[in-house]
Amino acid sequence: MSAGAAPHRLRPFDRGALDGPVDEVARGLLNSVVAVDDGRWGRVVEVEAYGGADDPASHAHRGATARNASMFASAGVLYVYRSYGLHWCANVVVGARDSAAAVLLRAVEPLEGLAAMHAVRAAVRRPEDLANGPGKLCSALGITGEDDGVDLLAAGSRVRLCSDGTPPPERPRVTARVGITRAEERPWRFLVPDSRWVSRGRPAHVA
DNA sequence: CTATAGATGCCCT
DNA sequence: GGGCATCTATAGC
Repeated sequence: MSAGAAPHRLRPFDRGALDGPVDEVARGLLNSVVAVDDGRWGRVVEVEAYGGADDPASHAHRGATARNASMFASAGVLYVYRSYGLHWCANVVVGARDSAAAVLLRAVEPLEGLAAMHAVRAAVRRPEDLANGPGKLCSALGITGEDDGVDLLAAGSRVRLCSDGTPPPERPRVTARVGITRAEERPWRFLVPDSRWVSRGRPAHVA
């Protein structure tokens, strides 16, 4: 397939569906499609909601910094940050400008460009392990800090948020968020039920 | 299969 | 200096 043009089966994600309470928007992002301009796409099967100042687990909880600046942009912007000094993680900014809410993309089911994904993740054998975690997702799709701040709904963007017509699941699986130590009680992780492309979730050492 | 250590950059106290 | 919205290799069962 040719690089550059959006595949005609995909249409831009509805910008209006990015407005509203961040947990509800997050549910609606399940089964959407993330498409990179070089032919790599994947279906979103796992997300987490992060609020703004009101969410102690959010990067925006203590206000704007150089790292989280794009969280304060308008809905549809991509927020990419470096995690643990090593990995990139990608979020869709949602809600009103300056509300600083975002939805972390935690796992995708690879749909196109599998060869390129395997090439960049050479140690991976099973395709299920290509993008079943937020850092792996960015690695597989080639999303980096260079993509921070782009408009995911603009036709010319290198990374785009699309729909192929698949609706979100009516009853997503809901759990607590992974890898946080504050506001752990919020049930803000959402998964496509029975998908085998999701992350392994919370580490086993919960104590 | 589970458990653990270590890599590493940026923001906070 | 400590704490992370993580992942991988390695060791053990």
